Amino acid sequence: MARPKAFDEQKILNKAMRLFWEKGYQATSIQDLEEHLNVGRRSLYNTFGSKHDLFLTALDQYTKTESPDFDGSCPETSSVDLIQAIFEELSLEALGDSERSGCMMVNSAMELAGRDSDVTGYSENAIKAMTNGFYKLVRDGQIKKEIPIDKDPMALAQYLANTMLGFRVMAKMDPQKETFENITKVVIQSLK
Amino acid sequence: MARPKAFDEQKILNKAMRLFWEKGYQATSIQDLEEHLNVGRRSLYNTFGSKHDLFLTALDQYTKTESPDFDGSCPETSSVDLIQAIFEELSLEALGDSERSGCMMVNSAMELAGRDSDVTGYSENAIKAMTNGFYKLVRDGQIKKEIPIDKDPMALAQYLANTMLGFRVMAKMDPQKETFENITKVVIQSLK
DNA sequence: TTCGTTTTGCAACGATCATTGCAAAATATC
DNA sequence: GATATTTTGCAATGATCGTTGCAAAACGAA
Repeated sequence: MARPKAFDEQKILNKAMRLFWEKGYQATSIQDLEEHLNVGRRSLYNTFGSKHDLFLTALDQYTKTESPDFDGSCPETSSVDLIQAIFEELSLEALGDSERSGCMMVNSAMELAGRDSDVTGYSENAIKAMTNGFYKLVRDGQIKKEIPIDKDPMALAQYLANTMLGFRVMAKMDPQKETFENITKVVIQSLK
Repeated sequence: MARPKAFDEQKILNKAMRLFWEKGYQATSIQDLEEHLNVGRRSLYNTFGSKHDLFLTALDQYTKTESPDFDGSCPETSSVDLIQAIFEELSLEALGDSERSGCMMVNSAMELAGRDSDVTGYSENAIKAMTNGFYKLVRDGQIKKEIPIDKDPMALAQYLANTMLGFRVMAKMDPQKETFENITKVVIQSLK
């Protein structure tokens, strides 16, 4: 019916996500996007609306594709080992992240939560999802008798979520292998 | 010898600190500063140099005046109680912070660490200072036999610092009294 | 090929950014 | 009161911000 787009919308969205992830919302200009995505600004506006819209779409894409998954829970695997694997994965991410990009959701929350209602909403949902993921793992661990049944699973879930957020800050402030390992050891020990 | 300044330099610096603290570096414009500090921009530049200089001076001021103190360690007080008091204080700060300002050092690190070498340096120092503060408390707790002597005090210190960073993110993302209380309970329990 | 529709490139928009030149105002010292 | 020195207010700088109007280009459908 008409002239087709000269770019892959999904690919461009992913590249935009990467850029916002690395630099943050305010520090990423339309010109930055134009250059790194190889797409004219007019096409960006045509396709994604405003800069703010594009950012929210990118943040949405992030939560859908880049959030750590809490799945993998099956009858024969240890839940505590799974939790430990999550923190080890976080550590590896942080150490391999030469740009210190960290976590886009936490970055966005730190930059905009409280002043941008959309981002504030996303943040609260992210906390809920994260806590919920840990909750399931903790409950699973209690059922498997790896984690004492008398401990409050919701408290433990919030505690683990908080630890994860700490990791995300450490990734920005001073990412050190030994630090991550030490913390992980203490946290895992505290579950037993 | 000459015309005196019409403002109190320290007071103005404090006000600038508050503004950067609330809004972040990039989101705070010279015009914002002019208006909130009631000082002409020309005087700001005369006194503090550039915006970036002013920000660094403000950040320095923050670490000197607003950093949580780890003192208070005396022979008859419990170290673990002191640690618990620190987290309870953090919780109170977060809950009473209607603007969700959080911690200026963590905010600055999240916004600029990795791209601003000055801020990167400040961040690493802050982590060191924080960890060192907790380390002393932990060692003290071990001497007083409140904390098992076989635990690695540096690991515990890093673990507590990480928890503190998590609190700072929670303060932005979803500050809830119950959450802070639950986490504190688990953390304190894990020391014993 | 022609028509209808959408995308694209170009150039500009007004707004705001951090920074500064300059001259008038203000004060301490003489 | 005169002079030297600093601060202040004003206005402007060039740069960059996000956004958009417009016409040409590109394609599917007829």
